[in-house]
Parts: sequence; C-alpha cells; structure tokens
Amino acid sequence: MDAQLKRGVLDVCVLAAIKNEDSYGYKIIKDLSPIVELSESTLYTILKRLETAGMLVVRSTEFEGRLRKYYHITPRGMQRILDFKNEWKEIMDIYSFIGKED
Amino acid sequence: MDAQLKRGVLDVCVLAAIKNEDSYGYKIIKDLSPIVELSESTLYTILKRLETAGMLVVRSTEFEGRLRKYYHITPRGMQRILDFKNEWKEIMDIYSFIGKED
DNA sequence: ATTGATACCTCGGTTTACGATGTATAGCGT
DNA sequence: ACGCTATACATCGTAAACCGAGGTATCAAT
Repeated sequence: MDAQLKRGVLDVCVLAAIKNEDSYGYKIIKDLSPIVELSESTLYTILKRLETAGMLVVRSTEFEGRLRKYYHITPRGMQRILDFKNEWKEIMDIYSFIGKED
Repeated sequence: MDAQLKRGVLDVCVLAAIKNEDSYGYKIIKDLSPIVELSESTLYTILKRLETAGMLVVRSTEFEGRLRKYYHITPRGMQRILDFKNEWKEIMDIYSFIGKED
C-alpha cells in the first residue's frame, strides 16, 4: 500500500490494535500485518508520538529475559479513534467524487 | 480535515477534477472545496508533480487579459485513478479493523 | 483609489514513513 | 561450538508532501 495513503491512518491502526487488550511493539506489528504493513522503525516512532500525545501509557515488564513494553490506551486515545470515525464520512465523500461519472 | 489524511488522496482528487473536462488551477480549487479543502500552494505543487509524472498535460491560454493554464488528463492519469480504486478495498479493510468490537 | 476576485508561482517549515543500523536474549539445528 | 532465526527494543538520516506566508498581475466594482 502506498506510503502516502497510510498517513493519518497508521496512528489510528496502532490505537485500534491495543484498544481491546494491552499489547507490545513486536506483537502490534504481527497483528497489524494482515491489515497494514508497517516497519519497526515506523511503529516505534508512532508509539513514542502517541505516548507524548497522551493517547497511550507504557508499562515496562520483563518477559523471559527480554524487555517488553506494554502499551495501554487512554481515554484520549479512544477519543482519537472516535474522531477518525467521524472523519470517515468525508473520506467516503471523496471516494464518491473520484468515482463519479465513469 | 486532517492534513495527514489527505496525503495519497489529493493527487487523485485533482485528477478526478479534470477527468471529464479540462480545467485550470483556480477553478480546480473552487470545484474541490466542497469535497476537500486545499491551499493554492498545495494545488500548484500537485499539478507540477502530476505533469512531471505524465499524468496530465498543460495548455496555456489567455482569458480576459489573464493567464490561464488548462490541464488535461492523460491515459496514465486515468490509470492512476483506477489504481486508487483498486487500493480502496485495503482502505475499507483498515476501517473495518478500526471499528471492530466496540 | 482601494478593495476583492481572478490567476499564477516560490520558499521554508513541519510532519512523517521507512531503510539502515545497532543492541541483546532465547532456541534450534548441525 | 557455531550460526541462524525469532523475539524485542531503539536511533539516525532521507525523502515526500501539505501549507502558511509572501509575491506578481489583471479586471470589476465601490
């Protein structure tokens, strides 16, 4: 999928990936891979960004000798998802316009 | 609408705006404004980009003393629209994923 | 004469996806 | 013992692209 098209949706995808159950970086990538491909460098950048924005909180744990950071969505993060859904109507209007009069 | 969300769709919007009838910069902005807001600086950047990519061709004319550059879509530009429509399924999958299990 | 609409364009800032690269542990096959 | 793969984190530099601010110019209306 085109990199430009991902902008604006990747953030929300990551939030959606942790919405129902806390998750960690490596697992988020695996879970999202059937839906959207994203690299590790991109994911960790997004996670840092969302944390700074207060849309998720981090809890560092140790799992089988390896560091594992669990991410938990905040109310602000949930709101971000709702905002995106409200914006979806506009996206659909754009699609209708593009497909008009073939 | 969020600037990031526009990426990847604005190009196609501009192509769609000239798809059925040749148009010029100022008019394209007016025609698109109900669908997507975009600034002049953005539009002219996009037009130059699409021209370089061979997706449209330009014809300069004079209209009531003012310069007016008409843009005409090429087969490659039409193909770009088709490609976008094929990518739409992936976008819908993303939306389904985000809305899943509320 | 001044304002607003029409019509074009450029520059710099900011955001963001991604490849390349680095660190470290655990487990498996040879 | 050694290498490879999977797991799991992180940083850096690059390129793409939207936009505000600013610039130029014509024409109509006040």
